[in-house]
Amino acid sequence: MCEKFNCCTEKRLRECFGHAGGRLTGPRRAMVDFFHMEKGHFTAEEVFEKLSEKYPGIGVATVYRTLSAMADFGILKRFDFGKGKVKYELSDGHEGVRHHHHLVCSACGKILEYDDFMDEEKAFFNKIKKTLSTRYNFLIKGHSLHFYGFCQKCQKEYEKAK
Amino acid sequence: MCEKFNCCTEKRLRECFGHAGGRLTGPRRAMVDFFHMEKGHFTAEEVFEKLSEKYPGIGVATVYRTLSAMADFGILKRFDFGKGKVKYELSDGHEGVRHHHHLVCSACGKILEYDDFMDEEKAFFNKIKKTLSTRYNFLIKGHSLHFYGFCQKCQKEYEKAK
DNA sequence: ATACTATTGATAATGAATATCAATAAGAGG
DNA sequence: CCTCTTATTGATATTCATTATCAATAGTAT
Repeated sequence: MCEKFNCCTEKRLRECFGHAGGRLTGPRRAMVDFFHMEKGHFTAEEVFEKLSEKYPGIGVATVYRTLSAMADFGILKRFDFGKGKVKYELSDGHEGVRHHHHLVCSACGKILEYDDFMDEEKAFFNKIKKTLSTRYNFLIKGHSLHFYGFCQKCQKEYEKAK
Repeated sequence: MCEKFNCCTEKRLRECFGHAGGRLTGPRRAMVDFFHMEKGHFTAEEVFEKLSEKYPGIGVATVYRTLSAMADFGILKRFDFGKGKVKYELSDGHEGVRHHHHLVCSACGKILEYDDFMDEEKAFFNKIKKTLSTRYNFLIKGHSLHFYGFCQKCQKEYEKAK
């Protein structure tokens, strides 16, 4: 249960789901657990399939709904790499999750994480954010950065195709 | 016609569409023209609607196909801001198009462009790219950066909702 | 334990994007 | 300029991720 990780206390979860009488149900606890156990990024479909083993009978609709709620509240981060399916992952600040960015393979869809330059990136983005906020009158809540190209496996095929 | 802009010569277009007997057709010319006249980012649906006025009878399928081809070849840039619809815009290097990034409003979907820090950003990204390429054995072809949050109009409603 | 009602899960519906295919038109060769 | 080959078009059907519907179920306040 999430209480084991002191990043998501029951209190925090009730806050997430509980605006105006929300309930901390079995499926919701299972979803939270899932993302704390399995590290990485998953599509709704993947969550549904993997979770079905541990929590048989859960419905797709519930998975989609809960993912949305968790992402809206900030427990999950939503990614869209342009492959038609949205991916979710535990957001920064959770136990064992460091701020990171992604390398996305345009051929096979594989996603690598990196956090090599996070200090520099943070400094860089913070500076930019501050200026853009005032200059464009835009309240910045976050950013999304990823590099796309070809992973090791797909590079040869790309060279051939070209 | 695109010949007017010396960024997209007929030769270049034939190269784009013409791998192995490709043809430079009316609809394709119309699509290229469209993106050179109308600056900005458009969904396939928007291109279809706006283009239908100037080029009646064009089909949705053709629009989708041509957008894909142009993006694959590099004339267009593909964006996915996670609103379920893909957007396209003329890529850098075309007449009047400077490298830029985007501010995306999570509420109304409005997109602002900025190119305030491009020199710094370029330097920063080039440095990162170089290191990541070798360290992760990843052939980097490009990057995507955008900031999301709330535009001026939507900020008040956001404050209320919170 | 009881009652109230938010949530669930099965299923239908939506909507963007893709596949199908007969009709059309680009462009090579005569 | 005309003919022929075939890539492309556009109408339409189809796919597939995500959302809406709604009766049944299960939190939780009393």
